[in-house]
Amino acid sequence: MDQPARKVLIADDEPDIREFLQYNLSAEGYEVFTAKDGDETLEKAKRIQPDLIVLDVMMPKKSGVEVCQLLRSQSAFKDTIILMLTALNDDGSHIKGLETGADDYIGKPISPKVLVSRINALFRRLSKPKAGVLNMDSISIDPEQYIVTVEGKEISLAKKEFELLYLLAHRPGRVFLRNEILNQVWGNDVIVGDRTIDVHIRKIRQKLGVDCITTVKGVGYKFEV
Amino acid sequence: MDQPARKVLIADDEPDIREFLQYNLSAEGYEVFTAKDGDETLEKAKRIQPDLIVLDVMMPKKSGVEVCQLLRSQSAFKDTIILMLTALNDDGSHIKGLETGADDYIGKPISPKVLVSRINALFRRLSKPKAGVLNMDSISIDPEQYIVTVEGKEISLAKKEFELLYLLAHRPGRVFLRNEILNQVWGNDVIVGDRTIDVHIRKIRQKLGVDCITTVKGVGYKFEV
DNA sequence: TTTAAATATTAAGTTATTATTAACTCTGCA
DNA sequence: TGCAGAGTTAATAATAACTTAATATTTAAA
Repeated sequence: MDQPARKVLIADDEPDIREFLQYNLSAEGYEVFTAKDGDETLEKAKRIQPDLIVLDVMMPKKSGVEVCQLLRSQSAFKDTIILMLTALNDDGSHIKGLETGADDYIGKPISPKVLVSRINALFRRLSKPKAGVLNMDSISIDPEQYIVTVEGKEISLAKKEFELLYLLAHRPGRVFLRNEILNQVWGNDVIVGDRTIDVHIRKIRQKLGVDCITTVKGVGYKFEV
Repeated sequence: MDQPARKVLIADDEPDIREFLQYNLSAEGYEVFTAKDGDETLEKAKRIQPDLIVLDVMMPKKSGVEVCQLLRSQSAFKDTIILMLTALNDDGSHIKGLETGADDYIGKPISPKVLVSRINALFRRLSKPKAGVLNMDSISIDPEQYIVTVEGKEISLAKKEFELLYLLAHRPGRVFLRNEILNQVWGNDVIVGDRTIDVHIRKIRQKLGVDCITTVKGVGYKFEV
């Protein structure tokens, strides 16, 4: 289940802090980049498209608040997570930071463990699930390799079976109408009998051995963990 | 288009703090509810289905951490925003709180302005407007998933039952004539006996366990919360 | 209060939809 | 060529959803 590592850009003018944060975040498995002033931050943010930016408020060239505002005004950074970091721990700047569009605001000094834990929490809630490997309790689905793993056991599905399962599983809980399934898996123009879907569903259920596909009679099917 | 106010549940055992937070959050336009211990929090959370819970860690009955864990283990609270509030401002509990599934963690004392501003930030990023989902007090109806949730419990309705409920519920208070219901749910041309509607209404009432459909004799039915 | 109409309730009957199974076609490959 | 697996179809079984009908209860008007 190897996702590409999440990219974090650290923007701070103090080399010590950059190094310190870089060390701790790398150890957590993030891919870390650094910038030492506002302009460099903007430039690198554009190039790297980080998932999260740790932004010091007090920086040369452009302040963290300015950088934050500029980033938020561009649609490409609409979903980039921004964590403000600052020695200015008074309420005024705290509020201003958050209102500029930052997602979190932490005063220095802060323990690396707390920082990492806050970053993890931010990712847990904010990051969009990337297309790719789906990971549910006990089931994972890898579209690259056409491999499904149930409780550690690898199970091989045929192409159509896999596509059908992936369609359902990429939005757990959502009911897919038979028509939707036909369009997505078979294509708009292909005409197949109605029972074809059922047969595939059955094979999937049989092979997985776990009951994760629910029939919604008269409507369609949905995937549930 | 007026969204219903966002619901915030404040859980703290100190009356002063409850009142203080209630005042400040109400002033911001939130609809505020309070609970004074862990059990009450769970009970009210189920009933009210708040968008955000401010959770004190140190509470009688059940601690904030316990409550957070219990809530997160239920799918109905998967998207509820949880903000932990505590006097325990050491790093250990900070980390533990976040790892339990809280979305933010703030140490007391904290200025009301900062709290409000953090809550606004959380809403800005975390609240996802779901298309089509109807959310009433304690009842939510999700046409995408064909799922009805009553006080946290998922209830499965059959197709016609769901469509009928959705029809009534999407305009709470409005009376639907039997004819309208037949046309909308069954279609203009279908002919079914008059009692068919009654039977479906009954099943819905039975399954939901809550009396939210009112009979208007000689006219039709309406949905009320 | 009585009465008639409307709705609620229940269980049984009917239909529609899905599950299952097996046979058949097609394709690629040894 | 013939095998093996994928994909489809078709026939039958099973099941859940829906409808009906019979009876009971409620409601509002007389």
